[in-house]
Amino acid sequence: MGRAPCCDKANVKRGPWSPEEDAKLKDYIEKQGTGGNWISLPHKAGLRRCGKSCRLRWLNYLRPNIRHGDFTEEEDNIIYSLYASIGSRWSVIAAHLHGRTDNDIKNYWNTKLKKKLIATMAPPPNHHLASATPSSPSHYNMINTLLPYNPSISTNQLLTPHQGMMMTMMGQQQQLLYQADMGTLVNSPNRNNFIMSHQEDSQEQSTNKGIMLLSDVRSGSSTTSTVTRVKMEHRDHHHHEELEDERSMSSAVIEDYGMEEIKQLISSSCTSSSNSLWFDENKTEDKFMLYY
DNA sequence: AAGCAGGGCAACCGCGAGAAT
DNA sequence: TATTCTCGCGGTTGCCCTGCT
Repeated sequence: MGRAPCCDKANVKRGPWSPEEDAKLKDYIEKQGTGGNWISLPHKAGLRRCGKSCRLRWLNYLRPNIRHGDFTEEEDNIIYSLYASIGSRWSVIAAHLHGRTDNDIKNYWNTKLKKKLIATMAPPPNHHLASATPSSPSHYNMINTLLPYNPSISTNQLLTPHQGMMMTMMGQQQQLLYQADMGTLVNSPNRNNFIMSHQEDSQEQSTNKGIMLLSDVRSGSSTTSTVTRVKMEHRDHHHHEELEDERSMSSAVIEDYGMEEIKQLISSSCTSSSNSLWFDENKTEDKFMLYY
């Protein structure tokens, strides 16, 4: 048998709140408080509403010092940064933004910020499949704001999928090794590259490796991103290329990963649960590394 | 002017965690 | 210790508004 419902759904009102209901709830809570029991509150307050509905209405709209709309750029950056580090934990993010509710931030992210982020990564109209220039000069400024180089990041530091996502978008001169399955990050400040790896399980690391190159070339105010698959070893071992020196990857042959695919990966990451990895954990095809 | 599509957002749903019994 | 109850959260739904055809 399932859990008993928190209220009699047949006898509670649903849908938008009327000004009268708002006034009743606000008045009751300001005078009596919640009493630590939302379930019984609507009855005491004379409302035909579910306790959960009352709680939501109070927390999101009626409690004092709530702010709606007009997110500032600073708030945007905070959201980006926190999302990159902790994922879709909206209540935690809301705690960092005075007067904002988790619901507001969630809606803002889903309807605007996510699109804005994707847009900043959009290639120019004439972009080549495997070579692109960021469409906005602010692209790297924004990303750099999110995750500035941190020399304290050291070998084996855990990295969330979202951090992996953000790191991938960074155009900074640094090297990071991210093993998606192990959550391991290796950061070598004396190198100029960024390596991102994904292996389904550590036992097969030695036989199932693929490497994808993602390199940036800065020239004056512009930056060119290049995505290159430099090494791919299929499960059936039909392909096998050895890589003698990581540095040689920069001259590898450009293959078939374009910015569109990268964007799709990021996009799917944004819509998946916070616990899922940036790359499909269950996929059975190629495994790869990103080299930045 | 009417119909349609898409976006924005308020509200609901269902689950997990922790407290209470 | 097991069961029940409540809270809080993230994901999803559905309504309303606006702009386009």
